[in-house]
Amino acid sequence: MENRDIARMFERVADLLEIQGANPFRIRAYRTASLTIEGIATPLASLIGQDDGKALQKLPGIGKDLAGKIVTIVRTGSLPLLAELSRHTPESLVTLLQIPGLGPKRAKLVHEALGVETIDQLQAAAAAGRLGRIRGFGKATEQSILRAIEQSRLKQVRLRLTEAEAIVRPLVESLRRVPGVERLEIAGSFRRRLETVGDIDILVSASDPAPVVDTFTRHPSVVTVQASGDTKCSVVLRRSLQVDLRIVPADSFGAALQYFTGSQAHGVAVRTIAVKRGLKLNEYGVFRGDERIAGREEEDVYRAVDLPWIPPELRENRGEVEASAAGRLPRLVEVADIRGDLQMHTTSSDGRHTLEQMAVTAETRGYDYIGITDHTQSLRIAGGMSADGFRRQFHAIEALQKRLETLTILKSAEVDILEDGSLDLDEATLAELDVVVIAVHSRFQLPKEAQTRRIVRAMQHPAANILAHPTGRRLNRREPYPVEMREIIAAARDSGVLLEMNATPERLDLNDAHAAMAREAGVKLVISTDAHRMHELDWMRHGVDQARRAWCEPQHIANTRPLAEFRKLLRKR
DNA sequence: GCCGTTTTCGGCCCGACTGTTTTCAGTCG
Repeated sequence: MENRDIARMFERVADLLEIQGANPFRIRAYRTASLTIEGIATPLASLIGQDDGKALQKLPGIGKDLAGKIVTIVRTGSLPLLAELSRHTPESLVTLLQIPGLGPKRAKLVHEALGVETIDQLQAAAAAGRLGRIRGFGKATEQSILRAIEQSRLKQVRLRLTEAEAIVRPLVESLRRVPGVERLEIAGSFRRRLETVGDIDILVSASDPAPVVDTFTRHPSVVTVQASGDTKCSVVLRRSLQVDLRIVPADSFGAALQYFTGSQAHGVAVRTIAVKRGLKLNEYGVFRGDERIAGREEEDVYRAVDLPWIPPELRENRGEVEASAAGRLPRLVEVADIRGDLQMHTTSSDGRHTLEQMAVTAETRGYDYIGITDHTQSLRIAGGMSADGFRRQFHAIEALQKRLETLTILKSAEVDILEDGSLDLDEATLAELDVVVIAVHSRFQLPKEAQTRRIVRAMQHPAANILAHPTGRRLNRREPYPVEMREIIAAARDSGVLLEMNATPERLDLNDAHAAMAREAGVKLVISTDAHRMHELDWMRHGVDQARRAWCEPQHIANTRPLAEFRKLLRKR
């Protein structure tokens, strides 16, 4: 039973309670607890000792009752309350809540009035005109629910950050050019640099809102307009990406930015502090009575509640508010701290650009060192090289090195981890490499124990230096292979192998939670782009984003070190 | 259901838009 499973059960309880019209604060308690649990890297099961979950009560939003329920879930795998609730409300009703515009009250209403339990039944009822006859519903509501159902059937999963960025860019550029637009920021999970985003929140301050709304709702990239008011509009772009626009006065821009950047849990935590200080915090500012005491800049808003400004990447209510209050926020790693890139490919295997092209691009970026990590022979589909191929590459590197001014090229390879955990390169060639990167590229479906054993064994090879993309996931394409991350991290700590944070936008592997676990265990991380083209060296910032979400400082990231120090972080062999 | 340098009871973050209604409930973020 993983934390995510427990969090989902609480979320389900909250949904069912909401449909049943329970006390809203009780519902919120379950939702808050669910968010808390989701954000904790340590498995809750490991926090339960002999004390029946007393340790759990130290977590924010977890009291005696919920601690007890967590213990029950961990011990039995189920929650009696859930079964009890679903006796009164079919669990399938919860799926209706996924339809935008249909909340718990209406879900309950359509169930009671028409016996509707599923989205299919809801669609049929709406199409037949039965929905509009329910008291409180009307033709317009019926039509909008019908549209929402059709939309939701098209809707994919959350888009990767870079996909959403590309889709929304033309719209954002048009908005910036509207006369009277003073400031514009994308807030929400985009600003917090989550790996995927559900929608985009654009915040604008403008002397005259009307032309901003006009440009927004009439932009050629807009597929449908969902809502359009004086200060708030909502549209849908391709791939069902919803974009919300808020227009606020310049005096409120900072407060609005704080408000709409979220996360919700972070916002609640900060507003609760404001309330305790006798202040009110909303998207228009910080107020003492009717007097606005802050609002123009985000820094002012935090200062008004006695907190140093908190970087957006930390705003998940995972302890950042407490850290800020105590003056102990981390100095997060930045792209400018990165001195080298330890994974990239060339035309020698599956890269699209030559060794020289990659090296020159890296030198232009100001890096001190790079590792060239072409694939080894078992990865035929990626043009993996034999030992002879690597020898030829070594000569090419030595020749090129003489012509470079500041960049050092490290001889490296992305050595395939074979099914039994051995490495796909002979010992002599391994010994000639400056850095040995190891990675799994096959047999993803091995059982968790076998997969973990395989990787740990490879890490124990004395030549291994860096474990690349440790879970093998590709966002929205391939689930991570089953692997016990705690054992991988323990093996890294024991062996001195560095763990990679792969910065490829569809990988981001390790993710933020795993990276935080590694950091807490004292394991050093490496952020690498895994570039296959020159411009993909720019992906470094996506890896840095995730490292920042994991509270990483430069000291936690090995490739922030100058080359000599970086070499010292590599294990002796 | 959680929480506590005003409290172990009585609070709990806040506002915009839509549709249906006639003063507001529902939903969303």
